[in-house]
Amino acid sequence: MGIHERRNREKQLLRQEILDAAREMFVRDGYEGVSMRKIAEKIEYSPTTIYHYFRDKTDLLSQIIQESFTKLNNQLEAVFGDQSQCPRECLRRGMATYVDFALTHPSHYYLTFMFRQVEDCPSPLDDEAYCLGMKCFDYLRQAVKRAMDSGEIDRCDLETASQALWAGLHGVSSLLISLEGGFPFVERQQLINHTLEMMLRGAGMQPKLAAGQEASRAR
Amino acid sequence: MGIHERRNREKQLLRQEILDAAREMFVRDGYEGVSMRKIAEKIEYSPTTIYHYFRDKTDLLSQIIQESFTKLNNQLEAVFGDQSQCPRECLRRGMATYVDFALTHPSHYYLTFMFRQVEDCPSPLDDEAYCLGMKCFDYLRQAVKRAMDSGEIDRCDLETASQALWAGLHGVSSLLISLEGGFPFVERQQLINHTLEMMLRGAGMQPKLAAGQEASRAR
DNA sequence: TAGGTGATCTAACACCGTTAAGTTTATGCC
DNA sequence: GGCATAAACTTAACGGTGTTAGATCACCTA
Repeated sequence: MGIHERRNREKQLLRQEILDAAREMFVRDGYEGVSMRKIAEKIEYSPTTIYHYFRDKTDLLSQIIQESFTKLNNQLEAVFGDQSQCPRECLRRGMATYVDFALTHPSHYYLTFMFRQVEDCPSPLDDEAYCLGMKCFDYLRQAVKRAMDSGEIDRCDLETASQALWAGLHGVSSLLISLEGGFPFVERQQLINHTLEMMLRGAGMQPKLAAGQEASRAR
Repeated sequence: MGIHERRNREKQLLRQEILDAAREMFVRDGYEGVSMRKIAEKIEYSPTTIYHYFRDKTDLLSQIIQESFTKLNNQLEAVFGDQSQCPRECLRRGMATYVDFALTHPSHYYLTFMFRQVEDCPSPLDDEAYCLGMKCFDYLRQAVKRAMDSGEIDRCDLETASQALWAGLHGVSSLLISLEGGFPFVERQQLINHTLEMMLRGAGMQPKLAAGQEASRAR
């Protein structure tokens, strides 16, 4: 009875082929710049076939977003998971990794984080993608918590502090992605480094100073 | 010879009517959600007529972006221009005004700052819009400069510092706009305040402390 | 080999941005 | 007033879009 299995395998293979084509095209031409017909042409099937594997175009996008989250997740896990560094350095590296991911995969980042969901609620994020996104954020939250616990960062509301840091990361990433070439930015890495350093200092972290040295600072 | 003038006036009126309809619809339904045919239906003209007043759909968008920049410009001018406050407070208020503008007109902000220009370079910003945008940024830059000059902020590269602050402002604004409802953010104003305060502190500004008190801090 | 089943395709629907060509409308001139 | 002219506006079309109902084809089961 291996026939069904082979059929399933083949079906899965075509599904993957569609996904691969769609990913490449979305990344190159943007969501609106890609049509179902063009995807179909690329994989040499009729457009209708795609609809037997994916609900609609947004479903296709949703799967790709999910892949992006998975990739980001893996990178963050590797960096935030390595706690051989002090909490500040760990946090800094994780933040840098986030921005680097965004700028290395600008189209993926755009589709995942900068694509507006208008109207009622046709969010392209299904439950699974949402969970993956939360997992990514949790890496950041845990790193902030460790830094707080070690006294390397001002103790305040963990959630607010983490979200504020994320906002900064997203800001520098998305600005560079959406306005690249349209605004005279300073050298990219300099802007990123400055932004990260500014935020870390603002959160209460002084680089290369003993923790106690600044203990008496205002809130 | 008042006939030509009346004609021009009437033509200008229709142009404005198109612009008003387009603005309202873009803001409500997003750029891709609005068609030239729907705009035409709303103003009770044929779709072709619009093309006698605007080059194409992106031209329509470009005009609306320009309007947004003008509005933002006016608000920033009012706040950054009022130098009765200390430079730190002035900067803080200006930054808060930026975020407030973004969240009060989220669709305008989206169209202006978060709309990706894919492919070669079909940027919807013409020269005029670009100048207005630069003028907005210059308000921030000047405020940062005053804070540096007064010693209320660490002296470092002005351009980098200003762009890093902008990145943060854009980050918290765009995150709240694009993921509103899709992520469990803490209370909005708290997140904004925390982000601004974090950045200002990170830039070297200590609230309610004399300037000299922190002069020996590491860069 | 006949029948059934699932995968795939054809053709269509109702949209889209845009434009060439035609029509209407208002003007200026005799 | 009558008419040429120019501007304003519309019709109709082109080639594209996402999506779907129904026909067709290939293969497996009996």
